[in-house]
Parts: sequence; C-alpha cells; structure tokens
Amino acid sequence: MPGSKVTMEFKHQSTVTLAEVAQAAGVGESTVSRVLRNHGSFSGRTRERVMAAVERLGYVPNRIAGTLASTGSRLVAFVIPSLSNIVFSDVLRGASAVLEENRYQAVFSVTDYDPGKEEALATAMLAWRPAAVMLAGYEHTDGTMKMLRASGCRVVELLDLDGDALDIAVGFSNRAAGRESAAFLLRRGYRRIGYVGHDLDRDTRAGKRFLSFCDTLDANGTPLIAREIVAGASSVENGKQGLERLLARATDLDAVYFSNDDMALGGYFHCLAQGIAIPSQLAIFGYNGLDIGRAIPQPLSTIRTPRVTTGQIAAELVIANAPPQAIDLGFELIEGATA
Amino acid sequence: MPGSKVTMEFKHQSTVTLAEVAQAAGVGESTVSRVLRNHGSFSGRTRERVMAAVERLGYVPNRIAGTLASTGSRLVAFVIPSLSNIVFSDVLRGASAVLEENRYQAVFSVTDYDPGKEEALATAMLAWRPAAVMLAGYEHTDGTMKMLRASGCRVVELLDLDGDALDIAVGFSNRAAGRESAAFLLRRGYRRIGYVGHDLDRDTRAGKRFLSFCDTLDANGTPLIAREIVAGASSVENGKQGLERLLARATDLDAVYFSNDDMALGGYFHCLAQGIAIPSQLAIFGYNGLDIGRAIPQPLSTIRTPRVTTGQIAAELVIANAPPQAIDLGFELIEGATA
DNA sequence: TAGGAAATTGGCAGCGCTGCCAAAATACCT
DNA sequence: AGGTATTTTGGCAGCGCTGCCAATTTCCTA
Repeated sequence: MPGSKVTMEFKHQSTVTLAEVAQAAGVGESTVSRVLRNHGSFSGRTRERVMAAVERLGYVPNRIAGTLASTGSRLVAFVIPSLSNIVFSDVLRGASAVLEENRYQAVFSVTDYDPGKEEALATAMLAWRPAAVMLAGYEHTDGTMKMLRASGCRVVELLDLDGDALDIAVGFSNRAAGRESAAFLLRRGYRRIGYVGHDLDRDTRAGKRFLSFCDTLDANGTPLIAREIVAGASSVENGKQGLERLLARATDLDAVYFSNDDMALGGYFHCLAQGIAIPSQLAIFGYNGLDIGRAIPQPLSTIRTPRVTTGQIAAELVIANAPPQAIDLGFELIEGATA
Repeated sequence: MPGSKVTMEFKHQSTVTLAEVAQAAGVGESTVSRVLRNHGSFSGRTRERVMAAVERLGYVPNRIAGTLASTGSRLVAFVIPSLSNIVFSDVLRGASAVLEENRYQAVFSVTDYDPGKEEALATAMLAWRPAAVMLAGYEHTDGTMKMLRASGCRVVELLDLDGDALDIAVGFSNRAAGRESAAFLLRRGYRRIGYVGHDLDRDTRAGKRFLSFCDTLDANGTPLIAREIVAGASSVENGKQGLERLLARATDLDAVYFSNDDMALGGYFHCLAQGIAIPSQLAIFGYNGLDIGRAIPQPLSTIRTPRVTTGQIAAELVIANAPPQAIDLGFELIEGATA
C-alpha cells in the first residue's frame, strides 16, 4: 500500500515494560517511573513525551514489580467470617470506598467463622505483604496472634471492643449492646423474656451480647425464661423456626431478644403468619439495624450499628498509619414498634 | 546464666527471606523453594531440615516476589458494581470458596454501577497482573474492552448472557427471565400489569429484563399499564415507596412486576400495611429468589437465580484455564403465593 | 563392582520496578 | 561572564523469588 503508514502493532499479553516505554520516549527508566508516579521532579516536555509513549504502547505498570522494589505495599487484606452476613459486606463496602480513593487495593478471604481457617488464611494473606490485615473481633488462635504480631504489618480488629486490641481496634462494645437491649426491654415493662439465637461458639460477638443481656436480666431479678439456639448460620428462616420452637416450649413469654435482625425478622414473620399481636402479645428486639427492619409494617426495635463507618475509619487509620488505638463508634438504640 | 540456651530471637518486620532459610537449613535456595512449593524432587531428610528452619525462623514466603519471578499470578480480580446488592456478594462468595481451595487470591473493587469508574478500576486491577478479571455483564466502555482484550489475561463476564462475550461468560439470560416472568403473570390471568424498578441506565441487566417483560406483554396485546422508576439503588424502602406512588397513579392494576426481590418485598410490605390483599387484589412478582422471600407469610413469587453457582463455575473455569465459552446456568421460576 | 540412569541439589540470571547517587542541564546571582 | 544553587536526568544495584542448567549424589543393573 503506497503511502500507508506503518500500522500500530498492538502488543498482546501486555508485556510492555517500563524499559520499553523509556526507550520509546527517549528518556531513562527512572524518569518514566517518576512521571508515572508524579513523584520527584521532571520537566513538562518530558512528561508529555512519556505520557505519549505510555498511551501509544498501551503500557500498564506492573504493581507486582513496583511493590517488590519499593518497601511498603498498597494492599489491605481482609479476613472475614462470612460474606453472607451483611455486617461484613457493609464493612468491606465502607473500607473499599476509602481504599480506592487512596489507590489502595482490597484483598479478602472468608473463614466461615472457623478460627483454624482464619489462621491459615491470615498466613496466606501475610504472604502478600499487605500494609494491614483486618480481622473480625478479638477471638483468634494463639498462632494467628503470634504470626500477626511478628509480621510487622498493621492489624485492625473490627466490630468489637470487649477485649485487648493487638494494634488498632474499631467498632463498638457488644457487651454494652446486650446490656442496653435488656435495659430497654425492662424499661418497657417486659419481664418474661426469651432468646432466639444462632450458633454462639462461632459468632463470639453475638455470644458476648447474649451474656451481658442475661446478666442485666439477672441483676434485675428477672432472669431469662427460655432460649432456643438454632443450628447453622443466622437467617430469616432460622429465626422463624427458632421462635416457633421457643414458643412451643415457653408459652407465656412477653418478649424475645434475637441474636440479630435477620433472626428477628424471621420471628416477626412467624408472628404475622400466626396472628400473634406485636408487641402487645409478644415483643421482638433485634440487633444491627438493617434497612429492611424499617420497611416492614411495624418498624423493628433494634440496635443500629455503624458498620460502614467501621470500615471507613479502619481504612483511614491504616492509610494515615495512625498509632495503636481503640476507637468506639458506639451504636444507636432504635425504638421501633415491635418492643 | 550458666547453661542457658540462646533464646530465640523473634524476627520482627518479617524480613526473613528464602536465602536465610536456605542458610539456616544448610541447603541451597532453590531447594527451599522446591520443598515449600512441593514441586520438583528432594529427599525426605532435606524436607525435614527445611521445614524445621522455616518453623524456627517463622518464615512466610513473599508471594509478591514469587509472582514476579514466575510467569502467572494466582490473583483473580473482581470488578463489581456494588457490595450492597446481595447478587454480587453471592457471586463473590461462590467464587472465593473455590479460589481459596486452589490457593488463588481474590481481590476486588466496587464501581457503583459507573462505567467510567469500571474502566479506571479495571486498569488498576490489571496492574496486579491477575490471572483473570471478573466483571458484571456485557456493558463496558470501549476503553475497558480494548484494555481487557490487550491485557492477555482471562476475562469472565458474569450474570448475563444477552450479548457477545469477550472471553468467558457465566450466567443466565436476563431477557429470558423478563419474558418468563411476563408469561407467568399472563398465564395466571393478570392483564393490568404495572412495573416498579430502580435506575435502569445503571443496572443494565434489570433493564434487559424489563424490556423483554414489556415485549412479552405487548405481544399478548396487553401492554404495561404504568411504571414507576425510583431514583437511587434498589432497596426495600424504595420498593415500598415506588409501589405507593405507582398505585396513586394507576388505581386498577392487578399485578406489579418489580426489578428485583428487594423492591418486591417493599411492595409486599406496603400492601400489608395498607391492607391490600395479595394476590387477590394485587399480585406481586420479583426477581432473584432471596431466602427472605420464602420466609414472609406468603412466599414471594419470583425467579431464583444461581448466583453462588455462577461464582463457583466462573472460578473453576479460570483455574482450569478453559477455552472461551458462554455457560448458561438458567434460572428457576418460583410459584410463590404472591402471584 | 563398574557403568549408566535417575534422583537431588546448588548457582545464578533474571522478573519489572524503585531508590540512591552522581552527572548533566538549567537557573539565578554578582 | 563566571560561579553557585537548583532542577532534571540516567545508570544501576537490588527487592525475594523462580526457572534453567549443570554438577553431584544415589540407585540399579549386569
């Protein structure tokens, strides 16, 4: 083709390296690196030449190499118990927004509430040399703690404040939440109280809430009447079945505390279906403050936790390389219409 | 202290390197590498010496360095529209389980349904040289597509099959879902049908469902009577308000199709609160098949989508380095009690 | 017990980038 | 114009690991 220009060879497999860009732009490698990171000094003309070459070659910097060469990584590792539980996706959401703005990258793995798996996954995450590891709560195996301490990377424990923080902790007190829930029910005049919860060994934060809930009832001289622990994870269906079984055993309850809103919603639906009047016949109290709890005909009485904020603050502290500290974000008791 | 053994110096900042382990074990670096990856051959005695040294020094391999040195990474990048929408956390859940089993690592970022942000984040992800990039659906900017194609890494498009796949696609047809939803309502005898949905420009899959839903109604000679598009994301609250506004304008509807189950639940609660009988006075139909839809007094009529499976299959295909293909996982129409 | 096959092992050159340092270019003084 | 302060630049040594290859050891077989 006479007069045709050389067609652009589009490089596949993205093997374009910084060195090639440097050569194409007619500058040194470090200059390209400086321009791309906008770090150090370089002239406007140089900048343009480099950017043109980058554009032309379709260069995408290799962060793996960059991270290895520089000291710290911009990875933040999340080791969370579950992705089904909205609590953790909310935390992830809050954190990832902040991280993305600061060009950090979130990586995660899911433990299924298994401490052994947590240890294995935390080790695996450490292999990526993250800037920080974010975990749920304080309950970890000795191995996990030792490893994290030795790793030298920041550790953030989320959603719990009842215990000793390894480094940074962001969240609220589950004990206080349990206590206030009980106090609220007592204040409202309920005395014959029951509990429906999911597996407490695994979800230690729910366990803490339950314990101080009971303690508060005991201190009042009106201990918990009955409880029903369902096998498996918390869910609306389990809450429904749990309440059904609880009521079959304890017929004269006037209020039920649920391990969280999912479970409480199940209880609510059970009452709706059975024609049990809420709250006159039976009061219902949850935990988490899910949006859906406000959309049902009678807004759910519950405690709203700052989950998204927890993630945000945690991310901000890590980015700012803040000193070790525990931050209490508190929670809000919502006086709905179910208790 | 006479007779005391040298106390173990616990190395902080985890600067233990493979070379140090090699020296401590009295073997070569490559031998340590082979043992740790269980790749290549080495004697049992060597293995023990290496493992002892690893244990003693608290060595954690550096995956950054490993990835740079070897060809392919074991990272899989997810670029998803939202973490609030259970659809995506379900996909992540399914995928991450499979990835973890195979020692792959999931990284993610959230686009908020913004195609421009998707392009920026996809670029950022490519910088980690992932084994694969997983995206929602087929609608991407030209820049995103060009970049992905040029990257040489595997691309998986999820949750949609109505369009041309870049590489691998796993999901189901949203058009078919819209069509079958309409056909179902018609079969049940509904003729005066309305729609309540969230922002369709952003959630293109919901848009596709809506379009074929309408087409099917049109083909039957009973076009959609009215629709209400709420601003903002899909949520229970928005579904509730959306239905309220729709009914204020169109008083004689006999069925309403919602953009998804969250919205439909809001509609359901609106009816409960207003004393509108379901389905005799008004039928409700959703999309997604959330668990909670089965726990309400009248199980929600909806379409159940294989979200977790979508993530699983996608991860498996990537790990197996399967050839380009589109996999239709289908969906299941659930005849609940609301339509 | 020699000879060759097979199993182990170590050395070392990168992977692509950043950080340091010295060299070169430019700017600003008197 | 001469000299110093400042800004721009390029070269190159690693970051910690893997892959290749050749050297060494061990194991068999005849």
